[in-house]
Amino acid sequence: MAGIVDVAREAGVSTATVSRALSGKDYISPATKALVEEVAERLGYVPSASAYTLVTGRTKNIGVVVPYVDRWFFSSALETVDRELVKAGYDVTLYNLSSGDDHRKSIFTKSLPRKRVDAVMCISVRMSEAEIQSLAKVNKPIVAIGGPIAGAKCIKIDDTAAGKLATEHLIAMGHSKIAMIGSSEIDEKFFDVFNERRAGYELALKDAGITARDAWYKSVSKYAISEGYAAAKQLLGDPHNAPTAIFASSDELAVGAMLAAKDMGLTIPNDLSIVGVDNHELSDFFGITTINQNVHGQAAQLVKTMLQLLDDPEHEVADQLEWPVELIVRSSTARLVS
Amino acid sequence: MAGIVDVAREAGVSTATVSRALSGKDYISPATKALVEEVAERLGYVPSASAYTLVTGRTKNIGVVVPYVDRWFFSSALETVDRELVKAGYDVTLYNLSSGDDHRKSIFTKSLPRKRVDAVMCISVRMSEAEIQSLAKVNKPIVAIGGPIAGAKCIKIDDTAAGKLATEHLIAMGHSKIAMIGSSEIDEKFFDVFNERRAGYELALKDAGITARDAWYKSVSKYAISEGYAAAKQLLGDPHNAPTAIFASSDELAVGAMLAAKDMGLTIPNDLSIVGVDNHELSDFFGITTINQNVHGQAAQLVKTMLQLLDDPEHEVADQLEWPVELIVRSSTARLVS
DNA sequence: CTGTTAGCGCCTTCAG
DNA sequence: CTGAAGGCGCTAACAG
Repeated sequence: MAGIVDVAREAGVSTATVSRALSGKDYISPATKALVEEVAERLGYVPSASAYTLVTGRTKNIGVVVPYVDRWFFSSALETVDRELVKAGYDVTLYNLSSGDDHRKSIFTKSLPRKRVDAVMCISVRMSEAEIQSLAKVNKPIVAIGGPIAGAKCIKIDDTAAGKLATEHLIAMGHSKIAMIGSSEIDEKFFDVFNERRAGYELALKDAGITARDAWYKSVSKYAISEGYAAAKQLLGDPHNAPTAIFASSDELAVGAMLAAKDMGLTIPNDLSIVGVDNHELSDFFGITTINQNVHGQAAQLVKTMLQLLDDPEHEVADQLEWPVELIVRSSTARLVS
Repeated sequence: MAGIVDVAREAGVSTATVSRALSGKDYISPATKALVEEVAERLGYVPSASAYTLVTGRTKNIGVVVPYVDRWFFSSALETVDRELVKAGYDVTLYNLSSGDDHRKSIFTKSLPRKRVDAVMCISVRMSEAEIQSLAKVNKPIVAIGGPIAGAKCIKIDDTAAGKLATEHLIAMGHSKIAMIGSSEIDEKFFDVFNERRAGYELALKDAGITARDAWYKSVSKYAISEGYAAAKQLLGDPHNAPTAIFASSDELAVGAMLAAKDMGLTIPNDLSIVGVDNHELSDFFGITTINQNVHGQAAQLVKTMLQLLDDPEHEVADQLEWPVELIVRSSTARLVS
């Protein structure tokens, strides 16, 4: 591999000139610039990232931390984050926490502080105090989606408001027997949005003067169609407490609930209304009314914020930006006919 | 951030000793080793990746190229690849090709050759001659899943065999009117496995003396439930050519087909048998008979191969490893009753 | 506008 | 077993 000295020699100039010609900054005569570029091209010269980093302190690389990559929320966010970062000239190195706790630790204490990244993005990662400390010591900008982290700029939706909005929609449609399916998964990896959504659900019921019943609440172990299916069957089969509407805390659960209802001979939305959260592509296909949280929008905003911080570390950015949610009404909800 | 000199000074030794103590190699007295380790720990010393790379030439980082990250196959593979690589002490930097062609070009000509990675893994990425050339110039090991790349070690399933096996299963169950849904998506980003699967399908029909009909073949634009649904409706509604069985070239398509059949009043598997490919988690839930391609197994093997190559570049590895597929029979296929 | 000169932080011979 | 010295490839002053 040709180095900068090879280019310099071949072009008959100094390495400093080569550096200037190729970086674009600093004054340089158009002629030599063109010459250097031609030679560099011909020799297939590519600057060494490590040498560049060593001297400038900048890596042009962003560390992105995710709890998993093969789950909808995270892969969706990652897709956008990566795309936007690449456009801005950054590489992204991925730190996936699903490898286990010991590796998790080394990610925070070794990998991230290794001066391999200019900033760190956390996609809905719940971190311990110690981990936040480790990160802070790196002294690099930190931005996050999904939950507040001390010392980081964060973007998140108001999950309480989301749960409330979904439930209010159901109430406005005349429903009063409204169940909720949520995941109380004990997962230390990521922020559990569930409790907030449930709080919103209960708030809406309370505002409407409806007394929540324990039997209306089903907890599942993960956000999967199969789980929503099983939970809905339980809910709908209950002879005393069967609901006329279900609020599922994710669209995947909602799809499962819809399938369960159909298998039980119920028609949607006549016999049962369902609303989910996410605006997952599946909810469009299945016609599920949902709360759109626009992951791609959040992710794009996250990158934007990070770029601002990188550009000007003193830039004023709110510690927490609340991303708006909206209700998307489709064919899974309808007025209750009694 | 403490550097190696800080540790050396604090421990009262030379930087060379610190380096030796921490790297573990070379002779060093247990006492000084312990001392250095204690000091390093106390000072929160973390070696700079770029300095390390600059002098050793090694990065402890692997470049992983994917066409998309938010699609099942790729996110599944990425999850395993990352997990295994982290276990082996490597970071992963992600090169997502979905950012557009100009960025794609710079990934191959700039990012990858920048000496930021020790090796490159391509997850089902179709590359042009020029791109392969760029990569080859990096002179680093290249391993791939999904399709042959000159100069790279590759793992792939035999897609023709997969299509044949699926179809043969249907034939063995007594079916002769067998349709196929596949994606002929023109996507330059990744290897199109579809044509091979179709070839296998046709081969099986031919072997059984069945003449394929054009009307049995439906092409869709992408691997999505919605597409499988639409295609199956067309197939099943055809008054002259309605099949009794469908081979879908992915499980997502198969799920769509199943849903379409149900909506049309058909019961699975009595009125229609369906087989997919992937062993996607959905196929388990929906009880779809499928061809398991074991993405996680392929990905793990890929990492293993790469590690061998990194360990010993002369290591003998076949240019192409054929990953076995197996038929998983579930409840979406049954003997044809006539 | 361009060349010279120092390092960036670390590993690695080579001496001791 | 340990220290001194050189250099990995590049950029950023500082001179010219």
